[in-house]
Amino acid sequence: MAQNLTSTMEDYLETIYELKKVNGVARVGEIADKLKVKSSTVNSAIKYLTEQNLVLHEKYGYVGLTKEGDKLAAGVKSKHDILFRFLTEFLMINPEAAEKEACCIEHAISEETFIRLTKFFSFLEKGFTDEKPKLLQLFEVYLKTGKRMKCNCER
Amino acid sequence: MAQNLTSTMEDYLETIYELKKVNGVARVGEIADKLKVKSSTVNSAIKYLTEQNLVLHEKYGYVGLTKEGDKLAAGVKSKHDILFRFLTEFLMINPEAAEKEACCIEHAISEETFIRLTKFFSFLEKGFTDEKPKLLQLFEVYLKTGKRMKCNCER
DNA sequence: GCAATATGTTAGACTAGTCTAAGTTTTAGA
DNA sequence: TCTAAAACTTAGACTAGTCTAACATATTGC
Repeated sequence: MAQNLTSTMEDYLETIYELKKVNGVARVGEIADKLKVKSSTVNSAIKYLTEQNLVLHEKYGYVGLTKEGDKLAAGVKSKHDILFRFLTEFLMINPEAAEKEACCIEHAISEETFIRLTKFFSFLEKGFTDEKPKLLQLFEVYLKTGKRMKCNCER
Repeated sequence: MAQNLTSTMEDYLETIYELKKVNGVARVGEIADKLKVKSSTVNSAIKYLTEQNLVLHEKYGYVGLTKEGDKLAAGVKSKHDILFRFLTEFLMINPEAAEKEACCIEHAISEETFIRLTKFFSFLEKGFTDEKPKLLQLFEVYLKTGKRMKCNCER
């Protein structure tokens, strides 16, 4: 049952997932507000996702996720989060811009890239002794001044 | 005249740009083959892009880019290239997968992120003394063995 | 407890991007 | 040189995702 969702549908799942995490429940109007679309649009998405057994919805009631839907949503969210970290911590993009950009890129990266990016962070974090990895400190200087500080790496 | 193109339209511009670079000219059928759509689909895209003054096209003839179209296409191509490098050189994703993925992500990254990524590469390349940056060598070991080699960085 | 308001649903229209099928123009080889 | 094949174009249909407008249900405060 390998779902092949459009990025639009992934966005709906992710939004429901987030609202449930933050508010405990998700409702049509909230989903619409978050995604900046009309409720009627949310309705047709919910209709489709319900048919795909990813979403649960009783008329005029709360919107939920099936086990499968929750799993998919969590996957998209993980991609979002690692991309946000990469953009802010690594490339030092400002958080508001990074947030928007992560929303777009999250649908475009593969499982493989997600895993590598995650591994890169764990590599960086624990492979360096400083609070903030030295590499990032040096890159920050380079971004600001254009000057590359010497870096000697030894095993 | 800040163009606000869909990623689909960016793909058409980029494809024309590439075909011109490789073959000297671009034709409807070649664009269709590259993008895996039918010629009739290419036709309607060309119609739109011509109206936007981004593409030049004489019936039954070659397809070209205006100055503006060329500039936009080159921008998309640059994003593609830096993403491909990041995916292959940095995350060590295999070239075929990286190529496909770069095609998707290229439409989602901002100018700012493109610039930062470019700067990160120039920082990496010249800030380290080895043929291949030591950082990448260490990350490669980490990916294969899960072991982090010691790295002492000094200014 | 019911009227006013907020929330949700349905129907139907529109756009972008795709296709198929039919028609037109160009090219190339006998 | 003219005809068959290849390349291109046009017309029209379809889908996903959006909207507006009208209708239905829930909630809330008097």
